[in-house]
Amino acid sequence: MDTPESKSTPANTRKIKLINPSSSDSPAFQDSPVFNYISNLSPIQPVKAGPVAQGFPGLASPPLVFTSPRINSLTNFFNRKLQSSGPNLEISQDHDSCQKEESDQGDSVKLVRSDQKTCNAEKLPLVPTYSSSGCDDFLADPGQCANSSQIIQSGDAPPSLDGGCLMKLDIGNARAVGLNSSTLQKSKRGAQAKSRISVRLVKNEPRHLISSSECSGALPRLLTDHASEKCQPGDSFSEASNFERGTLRRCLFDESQRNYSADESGFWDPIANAQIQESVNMPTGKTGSRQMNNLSKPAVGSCVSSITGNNPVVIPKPLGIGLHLNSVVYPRSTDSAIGSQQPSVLRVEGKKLFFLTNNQSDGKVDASNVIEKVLVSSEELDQHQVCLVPSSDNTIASDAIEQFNNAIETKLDASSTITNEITLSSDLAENNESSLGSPKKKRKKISSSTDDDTTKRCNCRKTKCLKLYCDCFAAGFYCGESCACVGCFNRPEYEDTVLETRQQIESRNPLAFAPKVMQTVTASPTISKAVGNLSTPSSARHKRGCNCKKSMCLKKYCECYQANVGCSEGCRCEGCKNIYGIREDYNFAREIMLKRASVETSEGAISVNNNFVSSRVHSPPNLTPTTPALQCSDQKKNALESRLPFRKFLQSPDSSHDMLTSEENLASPRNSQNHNEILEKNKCMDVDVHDAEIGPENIEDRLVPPGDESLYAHCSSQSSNTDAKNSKLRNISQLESFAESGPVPPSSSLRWRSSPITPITQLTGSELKDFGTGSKHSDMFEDDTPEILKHSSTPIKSVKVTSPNKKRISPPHNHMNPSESLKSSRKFVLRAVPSFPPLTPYSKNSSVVNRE
DNA sequence: GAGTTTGAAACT
DNA sequence: CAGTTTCAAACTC
Repeated sequence: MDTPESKSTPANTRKIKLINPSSSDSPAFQDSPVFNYISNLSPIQPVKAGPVAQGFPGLASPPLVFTSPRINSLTNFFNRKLQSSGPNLEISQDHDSCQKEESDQGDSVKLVRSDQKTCNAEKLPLVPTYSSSGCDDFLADPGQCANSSQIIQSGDAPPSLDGGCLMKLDIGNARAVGLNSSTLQKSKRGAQAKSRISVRLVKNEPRHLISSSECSGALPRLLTDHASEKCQPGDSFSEASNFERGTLRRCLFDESQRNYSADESGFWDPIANAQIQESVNMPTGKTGSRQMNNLSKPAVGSCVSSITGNNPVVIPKPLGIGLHLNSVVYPRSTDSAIGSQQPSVLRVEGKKLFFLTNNQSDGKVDASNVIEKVLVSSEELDQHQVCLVPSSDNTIASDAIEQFNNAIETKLDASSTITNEITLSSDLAENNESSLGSPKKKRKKISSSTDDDTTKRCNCRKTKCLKLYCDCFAAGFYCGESCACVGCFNRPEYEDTVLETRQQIESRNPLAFAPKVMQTVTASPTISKAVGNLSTPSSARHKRGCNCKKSMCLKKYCECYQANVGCSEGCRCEGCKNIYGIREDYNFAREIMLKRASVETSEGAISVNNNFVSSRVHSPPNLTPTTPALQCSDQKKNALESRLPFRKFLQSPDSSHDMLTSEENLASPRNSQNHNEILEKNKCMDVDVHDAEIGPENIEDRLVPPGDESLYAHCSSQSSNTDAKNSKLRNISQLESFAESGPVPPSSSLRWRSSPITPITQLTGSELKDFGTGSKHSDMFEDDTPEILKHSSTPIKSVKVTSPNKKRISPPHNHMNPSESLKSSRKFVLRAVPSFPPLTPYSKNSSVVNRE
């Protein structure tokens, strides 16, 4: 799609150029022989025609006549302009350079468009190929792309700036084409990493496309807007380009990226970002760590800004994409405000914390950011600093990181306190314990005295750390010194092997490296922090579900439990007692609840609830004020007793919410419709059930649903409230709305939007129906993997529904297809899923993308 | 620290 | 797709 447009655009611009001159003057006048004569005599007149020429009357005339589409001539022309340029021309050099290409083609307006196109082109190119399509958009000739980069470099802008532009261009090209790795390269590794990055970007791009597609018509606008915004004189071109390039991210990550992209000087350092991304995306943790070390100031600065910003301490709420169980990611909060300011993502792997400017987390963890685990020890924080702070390069970064860590620590401390009060989720408690010396961590500590290692510690003996058995490998990290593995190949030296193996695994299961747990929780950063420990993603669900038989999902054998998430329908566990949410048959639970309700609940109460429900149901999903915050889930611990089958039901909806992007919810009316339908269908039942079920003791658990801060507050208030009933009713109503509506987009959903990374499950009408019919389905939505699957013609949900118990997820082959992504905004979200680490990280993966 | 248990991952 | 084996973490002692 983009390619055609991009190509067409240039042509259009050309036409315009030709036309404009004539247009400027009345045809009659132009036609007049006198005019021609005059024009021949004085070059000035031609200038009139072209807006560009206007700036340079002297130069204008010839160009107008002979304007060649080619950029080079134009470029030169512009260069001259720049030199002679008046105040108007004094746009940031970067900007100029950026515009040059555009301007060459024609009007300033067109320039904006061209930017957009470039953005698109870049994105499109993502698709893989080195195709010059991206260049085409900007440049008449593919070769010119290189020129453009060069031109930019030649620009007066400081090296950083130039680099930024170049980097952008190069990166864009590299990403799209895989070209100019040298540019990006600082070292071979850097080059490889970059190439990988480019690949990843390509993978991600589909997301953008999708997202854009969501906007459908809006997409161009988005791009345009962004371009226009970034291309503003004040902005560096690089930003614009980056922004565009990152549009996907943008869509996904929102504006946050801007900040990220821009370095202190205001220029975006693509390399830094790339590195960051790499670190995030890189399946190989070590490389990532290394890259992290290499993070350039810009990236750091961005991080810092995000950190130190108005919401300095605020930890980005986990957007959603799950990481490996062992790794924790804190994506930036979805909140627009937060998100905008904190596009960066905190990623915690093992004990290390990574602060990523790029939303995309490593290939393993899609940037989208899923919190699989929350590591919360001061030690870890310290370690994080170590990891984050790359060494010497960035004092700023280090400072920022330190601040960030401190903030986190503070929050963590607070959270820990809260936790104690509330009863920390087992996870957090465990984590803390582990850090403190829980047996489990003791072991790890033993293995690795220092937490410094970003990577998890493994103890593999036979797998050479090249299988998913290896946590390090599964998490996309290289094994570290702390690892006690034998014959380990999961090391930078064997990067090729690692990549190949990874690819193989991905070929079998594209989601193999995807976060195992999708977090739907959107707890506000502050809340999440405070509650952080507590906030286990109640809404989160394990993508595959567990298969526990003996542990009753009460031990870490259970991945769900380990991830602090409740068991969902996808789980095949037996005797599930998962404190975070029991897996039960929705219908079964429902029946029970109904029975109970009939007996216990008074009609009046029910009617009240119904009112609630109806109101909620009818209210647009977006409007649903309170989605239970994940944090509330933490309270679950307190209410462990209460855990009811119910929870599952309730939670699933939450998760579904989380999965859904607010945009989708908002954007797609069908969601609301479906939601309404579902609600209507289920309303009575659900309401009754909820009412009946909601026992004072259970309320808290039910409240768990991932929600916004407000929700969280709400939950807390509720918990605190002696008037359990009222709170219960509210909660219930909310829950009902969630459960019934399923996809009801809580505020959290909005947050999710902000972070494109978070995979959003698209709910089709059928899906919604299913969801409404069965709570189990709701769980389905929650799953991380589903998103990708959703992309596929047959949504994962369906698969799960049909065979939820499947251990192995058959990856949707289609998820990568960009065209599909465009179909619906939700698809956009889904696309984000594909971005999961496993898919993108490796260049080879690009082929996978192409396959689709 | 060694041994056992457990369930995911891998294999057939 | 289901069943089995392999594996390494989690757990117990």
